[in-house]
Amino acid sequence: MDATDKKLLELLQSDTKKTTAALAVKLNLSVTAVYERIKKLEREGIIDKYVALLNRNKINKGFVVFCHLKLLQHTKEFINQFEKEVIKLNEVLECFHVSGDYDYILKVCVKDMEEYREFMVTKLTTLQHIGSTHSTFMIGEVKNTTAFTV
Amino acid sequence: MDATDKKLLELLQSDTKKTTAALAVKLNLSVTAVYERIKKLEREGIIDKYVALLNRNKINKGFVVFCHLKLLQHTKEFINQFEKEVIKLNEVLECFHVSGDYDYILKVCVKDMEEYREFMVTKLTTLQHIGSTHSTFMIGEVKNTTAFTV
DNA sequence: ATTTTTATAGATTTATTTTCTAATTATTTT
DNA sequence: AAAATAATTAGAAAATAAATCTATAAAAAT
Repeated sequence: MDATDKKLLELLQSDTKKTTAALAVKLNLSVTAVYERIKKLEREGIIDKYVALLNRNKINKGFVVFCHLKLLQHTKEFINQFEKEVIKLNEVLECFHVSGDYDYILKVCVKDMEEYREFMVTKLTTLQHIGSTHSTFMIGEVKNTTAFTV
Repeated sequence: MDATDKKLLELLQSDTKKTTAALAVKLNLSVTAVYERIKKLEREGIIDKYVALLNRNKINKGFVVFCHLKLLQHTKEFINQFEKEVIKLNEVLECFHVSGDYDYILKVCVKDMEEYREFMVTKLTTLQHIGSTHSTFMIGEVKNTTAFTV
């Protein structure tokens, strides 16, 4: 992974619709060289996937909540059961097992508070083994990128 | 936005390298119909961008921290200054202004604890107007997707 | 009912990706 | 250091896909 690969990854992380020819110009390489580098990064698993990112606000998912929660117990069974269930919830885009006062941080995206309430009551709190929850509401987005500086 | 559009968005959110012809088969439509639907979703801003997602662990960014922090004051000047600065930090992939005990939640991605310490000491805590911080460490990834269920 | 707009299909053109061959550069082995 | 091997690069050709065009069908507005 040299400087050219890093630059290439930067470009691909910001826009995958650029043609290989356009990338080649920016990287001062031939089309084939760029093509082979991309294929290598894909083979190595450094590039995981190519996806479309949607505008949250245009699809009624502009209400973002960080939901912190504790399990009742930390047995392997409780953890496995909870994690298996939480994955299925469409409103939960991210769920991380974390250190600290709470066991998990969830990023929940819904339309509004009304829908969040509905989610809490009919989905989240019906999961087994949940102790307490604490909701932190997003009031503004300062930075939100999927692009690492490699 | 009908059921076909929703299905189309699902497909594009999971993989943008599928050809229009392949999408057309899955959606029972002609290539042109799919093509025009995609262009419309782009025009409307529902599709924001097309990006490559990298594997954190393969690029030394596997150490993820949720950093909660408070400002000393909540004047417009302090907020603007802080937000302007935090955006520039490469280790910070996300920064949300939030309700609750803390003002901001940052998602920080680095190589290891050593590098996180370095980030805290030389970057984060040198920002103006920062009161207190609280770090929550990711110990496991249960779910992490960019794809909304439309 | 008629016009207008919108969505779709198939065919054609244009552009891009992928493959192939050869040459160059870098790395390893002797 | 020289030779051998492997990896990277370039340009051309082939294969594939995207974009455009024309025509038709469906839906919405007048």
